[in-house]
Amino acid sequence: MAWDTEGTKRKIREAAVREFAAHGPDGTTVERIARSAGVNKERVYNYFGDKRSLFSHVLRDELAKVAQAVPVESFAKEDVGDYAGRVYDYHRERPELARLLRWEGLAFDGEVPDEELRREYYRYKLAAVVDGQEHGTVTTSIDADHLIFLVLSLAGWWTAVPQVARMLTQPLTEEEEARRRASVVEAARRLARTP
Amino acid sequence: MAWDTEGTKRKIREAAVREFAAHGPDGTTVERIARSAGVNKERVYNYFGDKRSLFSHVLRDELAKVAQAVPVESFAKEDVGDYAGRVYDYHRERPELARLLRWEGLAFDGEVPDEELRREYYRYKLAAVVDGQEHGTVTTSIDADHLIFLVLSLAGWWTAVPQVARMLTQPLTEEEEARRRASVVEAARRLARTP
DNA sequence: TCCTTTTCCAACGCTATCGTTGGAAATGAG
DNA sequence: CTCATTTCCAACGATAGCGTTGGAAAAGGA
Repeated sequence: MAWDTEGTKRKIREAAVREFAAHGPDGTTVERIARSAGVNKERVYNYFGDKRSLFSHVLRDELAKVAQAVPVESFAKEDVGDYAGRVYDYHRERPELARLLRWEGLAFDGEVPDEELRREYYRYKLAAVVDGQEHGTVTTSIDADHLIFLVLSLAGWWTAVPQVARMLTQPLTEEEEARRRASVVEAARRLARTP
Repeated sequence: MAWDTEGTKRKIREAAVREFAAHGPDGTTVERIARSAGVNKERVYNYFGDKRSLFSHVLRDELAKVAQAVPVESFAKEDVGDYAGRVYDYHRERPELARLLRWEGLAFDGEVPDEELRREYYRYKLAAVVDGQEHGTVTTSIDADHLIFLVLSLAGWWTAVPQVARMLTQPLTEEEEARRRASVVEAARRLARTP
């Protein structure tokens, strides 16, 4: 079973995503990541350097995944509500990315790695909104950068403050999930609507 | 200068809010809270018990403050956009509460203290939306609980993922702050609008 | 079989933090 | 002045995590 370098690295990355998403950079221990990956702690340091580097590494991976899984071309063609629904679904299935981003926002604000790469991702989304505005399918009464940002907030807030969602809405059944998704879709449409 | 028990407690609470908001429950040390408050570490344990209790304590205080500072009665009388603007302003001036809530959401989800007290706060907001809906000033195509939740997301997301906001929008000048506020107000109006 | 690479494992030194303790100094009420 | 209370301070033992190290076991290619 040895001799599988890539497999070992992958197991470490997967475990690191789980642990970091669950406990954050401070709350996570390298020991637990290693155990959860079924490898030795020493392997982690050997392949990924220190804890902070590993965090950056897995976050970069997750950003690449979401960019591929929830693509967007132009809101002249796709409905903004549908897009918001897809984003919501993604976060529901893979809540890790959103949690990693929020840990980063709380713990590391102001020192973000891979900044240029990440701006690239956002440029695509921005371009999709601008295209919609130019074709008259998206309102111009909210600036494009803010509009896409706010649409993302509709889909992301639920997991950002789950305790608030729990106290304010229904218990989290399948029905409630469906209601939430419907609200997000409707809300996004309302944000983008043209008169 | 001694003999001022309440003053000492207050200084500890204020320092704790700063430290917890900045570094989270894990990243904060009791030693730093004490130093920042200008008192001895031993005082913290004596007055507030362990670290977790202190965290709950200051969060409860901050919740009470916001409930008083950003009151809401009925969206039959007040415009939802204006309310969202007030919430945005509050978070801009006092970002601590939002950060504490998000630390809590990430680190302590599922074990929230003072749950009943906090539900009470949300019941007021919910009632304000329902009242608006009954008076026809607020749409009924989004359920009241979700509507208020999403309005709060519009105001709160900026500080939840500040690094994303920075990469997606303009540098954070006074002008950009004003633009953001305007977008939040407009977006909230759009969410609540009746046909 | 021999040799190189990967992996495991136990233990290391180091630092940080927790929560506690015992006693001394300062303070203000009576 | 006396005395109870508040505060400071230094140090405590215990634990936990970081990042490293040296060497042994396992695996597979030549």
